[in-house]
Amino acid sequence: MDVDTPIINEELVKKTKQHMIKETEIYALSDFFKIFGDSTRLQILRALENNPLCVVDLCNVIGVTKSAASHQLKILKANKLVKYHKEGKNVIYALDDDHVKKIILFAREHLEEH
Amino acid sequence: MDVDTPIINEELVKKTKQHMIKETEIYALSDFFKIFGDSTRLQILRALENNPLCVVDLCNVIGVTKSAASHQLKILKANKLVKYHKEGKNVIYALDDDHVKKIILFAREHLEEH
DNA sequence: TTGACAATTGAATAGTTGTTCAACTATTAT
DNA sequence: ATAATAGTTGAACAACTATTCAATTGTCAA
Repeated sequence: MDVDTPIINEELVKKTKQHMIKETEIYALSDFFKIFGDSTRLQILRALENNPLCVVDLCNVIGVTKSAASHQLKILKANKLVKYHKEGKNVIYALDDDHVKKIILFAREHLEEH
Repeated sequence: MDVDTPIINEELVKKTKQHMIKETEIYALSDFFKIFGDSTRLQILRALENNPLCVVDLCNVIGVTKSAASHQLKILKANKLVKYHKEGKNVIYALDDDHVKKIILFAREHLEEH
């Protein structure tokens, strides 16, 4: 990461730097987007937009193995995007946050606009 | 991708499947989010929120080499998130779309709400 | 036209990540 | 207790991706 670049517009660089956000927040933000950057996770979230579902039903809806789903659910859980509760043998997953719906909708609208 | 799972709630699975979006759109969506899922690209976009910048100044603002920046700018360009024009030796990059600002703001707000 | 600087590019490398596989835990019903 | 089913987990593997490095292109000034 050696910055091999002399500055061209000194003042503009200085001014822009002041508007930048902290590195830690940038990493938090990119980690957040990474979660949505996987089609399996996205499908899980989309499926749960309608109803809570147990793992096997979720697998049938989106067409992946239990193991694959479980691994991704763990990530979604860790990032507080889904919550869950047990019902006998089943674990029922649901969206943890309505914000998620909005984010996906927002991105879809952007893509529609070409 | 063998789905090793008998269905538990037949009707719920059926109903949920009807609400799912096409696979092609899911891939387009996850690809879109992937772009934001990298801290370098995110910093580039953040920097350009304020002013258009040439590559070397951009590098100084975010602290990366010209080569690294150029590679990522290519991706942002290909996805129509930045536009550019030449000024002599310099190439000036700018945001292509105000939507981008909103998406980042949206995610930041979500993260703030922890 | 030569030298200096801005920017891009392709190949190589290192790191990350998602799926698969097999083994394991937990719960229910017999 | 045992069998069957739901779900989780860790290791291994393959695929992907971001940065680095070196070489190259393009533009301007001397």
